Amino acid sequence: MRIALDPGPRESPVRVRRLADDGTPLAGTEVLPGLGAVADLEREHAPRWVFARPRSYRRLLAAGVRVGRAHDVELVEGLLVAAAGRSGEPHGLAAAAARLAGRTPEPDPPLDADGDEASPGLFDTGPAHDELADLVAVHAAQVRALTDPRMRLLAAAESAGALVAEEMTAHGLPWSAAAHDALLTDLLGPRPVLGGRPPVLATLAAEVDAAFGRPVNPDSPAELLRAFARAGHELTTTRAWELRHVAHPAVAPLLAYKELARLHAAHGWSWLATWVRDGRFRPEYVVGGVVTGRWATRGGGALQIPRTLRGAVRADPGWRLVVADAAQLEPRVLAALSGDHALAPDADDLYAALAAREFGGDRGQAKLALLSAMYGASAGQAGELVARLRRRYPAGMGYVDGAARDGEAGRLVHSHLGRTCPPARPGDEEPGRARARGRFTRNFVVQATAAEWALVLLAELRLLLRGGPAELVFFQHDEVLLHCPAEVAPDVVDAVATAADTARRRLFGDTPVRFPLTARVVGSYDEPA
DNA sequence: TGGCATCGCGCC
DNA sequence: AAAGGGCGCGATGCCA
Repeated sequence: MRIALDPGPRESPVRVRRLADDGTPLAGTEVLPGLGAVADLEREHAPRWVFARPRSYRRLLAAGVRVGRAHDVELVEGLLVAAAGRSGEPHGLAAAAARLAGRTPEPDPPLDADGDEASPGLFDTGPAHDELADLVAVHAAQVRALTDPRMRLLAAAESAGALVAEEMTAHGLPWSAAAHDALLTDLLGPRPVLGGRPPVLATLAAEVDAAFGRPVNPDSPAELLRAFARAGHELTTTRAWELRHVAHPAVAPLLAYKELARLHAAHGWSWLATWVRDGRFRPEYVVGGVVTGRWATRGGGALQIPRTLRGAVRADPGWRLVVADAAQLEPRVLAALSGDHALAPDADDLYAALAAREFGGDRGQAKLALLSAMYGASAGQAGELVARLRRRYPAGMGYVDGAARDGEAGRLVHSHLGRTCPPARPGDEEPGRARARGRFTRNFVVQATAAEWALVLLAELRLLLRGGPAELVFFQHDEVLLHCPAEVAPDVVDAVATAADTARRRLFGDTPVRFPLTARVVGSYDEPA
């Protein structure tokens, strides 16, 4: 059974409608006496809940109500719109309902800071819109459209992702403000009382000034270029990798400044004050926020936490973190996708195994070669390495080369489960733009399939851990963090391995390609195994 | 003052 | 001239 649920605005009654699996209503609208009734329905029927959008689950979670399965109409509409070659067009519930009724969809309403639709009904003079009716109708149309089993799996995984994301935000990532502050103080000096530069940054900036013999704002690329030009160094950018090769006394303090200034600006004390409350960092995840199906986040830069700050991620007393990450996920995905199984030898370190075979044991070369093949590098050393791979692994390389050709020709490409890339835009046939689109579609097929492997893994893991004390607390493309009482950590490690294998099987059936997930049980994120 | 593009760099 | 994919975010610099 399925149950469509409209949580409505805060404090309003929750309305539901029971549906058959094909979306046909089984009964009329029910107004539930409270959220406890949702929990009763979950216990009694374990339905697939039909939500309008990821945000719908938040009110249930706030009341302590968890559900097992969902169908997220907005996320599924995004998949279907993209599959129709209309990626990026409106795919909210209102837009989907309009499309279904043969009307032109309006742009999706902007969301306010809480993720609610901003000013709902502000311009609506008629009676309150019946969102539940739209939900039921659009869901039924989506079920009819989801004829392909892979797309059905993708729709379920994407929807499960929305549940995971809300639960992660509700739990939060355990974060020690004291450890974070200590790290900052260690690297930057004491926190400046009135804002401004911390002592270490002020010192480095002064050294840069002294080296140039005049004040230069180290945060201004334009000023730096002028200052270096005056000193006889004509640079085109002030990127760290370029500065490193410049022989000038300002370079050393400037590089040190850049690194620490970034830490201060992006993840310094003001970040700490804004994003960490009660020992938890609560980023807002945006499921499907990236065209490839990767998640994005809104605020807090959760997917860019610098490695230097990982020591601030600490389990509660008596609890542990289980850190699980997939080793070399994308090349393995390419091997499974293309059927070129020689690309993924049965080894924990794929790069090392390939290096031994093809690159005289040079692991760095093997890694660069594979990444370059998936990103579309063609120049210099990377190009030569890719050429070597192309001769030895024609099927695997042919797969990404084919995706690149499709993209260059303006065609659509798809992930393994059927996520579709955005269409070419006017002007993409111009040679430079066409090659850029080729690099994008080349990477899309791999990155998007890797993202759905990770999504299925998350969904499986969530179901395996359901009802237990372990919580999923962080997810970053190919890495998952769980927070659990120390005594259940071994069970969580087992669940992670099981979920990874299930994800492999559900995507690729009996492929011999392995997707090893290394899990370590630690007190803090920066601890080695 | 606020919007916007660009740069640069953090993560994968 | 050649050019490696996807993001979020903050600072700068320009504009209205």
